[in-house]
Amino acid sequence: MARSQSQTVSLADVADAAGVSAQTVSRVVRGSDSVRPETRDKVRAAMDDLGYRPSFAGRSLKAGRYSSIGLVMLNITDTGNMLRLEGITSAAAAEDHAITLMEMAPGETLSLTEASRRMSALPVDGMIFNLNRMVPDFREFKPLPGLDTVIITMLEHPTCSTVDNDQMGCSEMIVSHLLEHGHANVHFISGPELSISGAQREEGYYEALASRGIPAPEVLRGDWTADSGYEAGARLAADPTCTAIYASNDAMAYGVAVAMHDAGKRIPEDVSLVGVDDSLGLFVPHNGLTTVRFDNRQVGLWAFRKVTGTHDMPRGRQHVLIPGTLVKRGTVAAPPSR
Amino acid sequence: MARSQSQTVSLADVADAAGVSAQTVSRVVRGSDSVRPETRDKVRAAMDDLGYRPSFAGRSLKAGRYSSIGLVMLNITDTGNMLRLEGITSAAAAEDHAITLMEMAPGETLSLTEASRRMSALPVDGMIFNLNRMVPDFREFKPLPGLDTVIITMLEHPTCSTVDNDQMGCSEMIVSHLLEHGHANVHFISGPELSISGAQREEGYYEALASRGIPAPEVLRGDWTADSGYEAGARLAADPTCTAIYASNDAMAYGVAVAMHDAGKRIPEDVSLVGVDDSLGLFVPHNGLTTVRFDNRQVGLWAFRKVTGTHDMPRGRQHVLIPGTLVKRGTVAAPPSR
DNA sequence: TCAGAAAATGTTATCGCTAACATGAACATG
DNA sequence: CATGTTCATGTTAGCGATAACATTTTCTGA
Repeated sequence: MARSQSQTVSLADVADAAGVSAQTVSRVVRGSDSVRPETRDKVRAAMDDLGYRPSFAGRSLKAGRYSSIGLVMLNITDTGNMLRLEGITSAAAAEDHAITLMEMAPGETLSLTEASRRMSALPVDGMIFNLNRMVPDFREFKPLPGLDTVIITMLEHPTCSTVDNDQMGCSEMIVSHLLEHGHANVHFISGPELSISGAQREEGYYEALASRGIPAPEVLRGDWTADSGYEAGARLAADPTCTAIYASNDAMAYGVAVAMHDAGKRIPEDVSLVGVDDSLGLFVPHNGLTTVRFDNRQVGLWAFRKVTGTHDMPRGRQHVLIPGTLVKRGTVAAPPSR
Repeated sequence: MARSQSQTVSLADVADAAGVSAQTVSRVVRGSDSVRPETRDKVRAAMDDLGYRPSFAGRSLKAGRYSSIGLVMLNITDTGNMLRLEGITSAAAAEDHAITLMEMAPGETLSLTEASRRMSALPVDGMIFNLNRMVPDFREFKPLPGLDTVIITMLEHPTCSTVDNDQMGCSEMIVSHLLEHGHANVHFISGPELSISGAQREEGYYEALASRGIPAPEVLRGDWTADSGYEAGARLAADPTCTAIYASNDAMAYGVAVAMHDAGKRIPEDVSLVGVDDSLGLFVPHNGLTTVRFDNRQVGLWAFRKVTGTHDMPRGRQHVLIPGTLVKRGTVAAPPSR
């Protein structure tokens, strides 16, 4: 006999229907043990009958908390972002928190200050910024008081905790892996200039070579696409000194592989190749692409735990880099003997 | 001289500081024009000084709305889901709405009723379910009164509006395209059995052939992965009657292409191949894979507009299928002449 | 200059919920 | 049977913002 009720039903309505006070209904809703079972059943019946649902606004106005974390993303369409998002949402689900998502439209001027101001008008106890592009006010940005803020970025921030994949370490792993196989040098294909992660991979690459006293060959600029990798690969195929290639993502590595194939060069017999992301299912030469896999889920998880202070997270500001894993497959071998 | 203020600052605090009433502050916040400029400036100064931020709870308690839509996803890690998510968030940003995201953990029993109950305790005016798996209570599910609900799914629902990609139409396009090139028949590689979209593509495939009186050859069962595509491709390469293959996603089509290459068959000279998703950047034979691209952003956009009733959406329940686009590239040609 | 209109600002009540306290009922103890 | 103790339930107030109404101030025009 549930009445169809278009208006919202409040605690008071249920209280009236059940012949008790609103407070008692509230106790039933929250599962307090100091309610007589028969009263509880009566109240429950009234709730079902009226279709009562607790009001988020009323509850959180009283509580002063929202149990929700705001997430600002610059753009979503990217595997890494997606995994971070999943890390955050699953951590949130585990802690009984909701996620309020806001996208900074690509057209807008990207500003942390502005994003933070807008997010602060939403029901959030803290916020996470997922930055994958440079924003002009990164260093100047000050988090709003009372709203803990974690930024997912490789760069350290003066006041906010930060977390991201360890891009420098990734380059070190790759360069080291290739050199250990006997290559004299490693050629690098970069990402687009504005990408922070690309810039860090590049910096790590230079540093890895420099720390070993190896002069870095000219870097080829790509834009993450397989096409740009193909182009770079075609140029490297013509360079007889090039025996090892570090493409800064898998899509470009794929392009390199196709270019090498077209140029009649074999992988890994003639050229060793490493990518980054572990985003390719099947790879042209069957043995699969050697690559670095990042734990983006872990990045999201860490950001969530830090911003909520769960899991005994240390209090103060932290800068954490989550290391990736070198996945050794079939595209790295010793250089051809001259 | 901004004071560092750890407590939250309310309208009343600002009112005290500015020497006006709370109502006047409220008017300034909402940009009412009936405030004298000098009063407005005084209030603004006090707001800045105290670091005032409007309370979402207070505002929405009074307003009775949240200007936020709940989104339930079963899993996020999938390109299509991601694009739908982006469609939803960008539509939401345009309408000044927030998105409250909830993930149904994979381990849980998936139930629309349960998800809807949990979501209803969050600050949402309506909700969107993004279903990409079967849920047990799909037909029985009744949306909560007052909370408009849209389900992203191919299946029609008795009470909720639904929207998704037109999978049947996709199969019709592909089969028709292949037959027009003179192929006598089309072989199909399916997705995993539990996938709704896979089932619909398969049904559309059968229907497209049946409507033309062509008997369908045995269907090969895949699981979306390139590896399963490779396996199916290897079997089809051994079948001399097979000249046209419809792989129900691009990854499997990729696997087919590699298998064909390994078996010494050329694409499209010996075998024509079509995939679905347009998810591959570069394709082995340079000319690129002919495929169908779905407009998942549009699906998300529609769901949002429908649930909020913006953009003159018709009132009642609707079931909308957004058509995909056949992207003609280089993997379809006439069958080899015997 | 002053009534009357218009503009600016203040007061009250309320949205739904719950902490803190108050009350009343049932029960135990001497 | 009086008294204290526990348990169940009710009452009050207030979280922050704002619509509706009330009041004060300012402006207009004869």
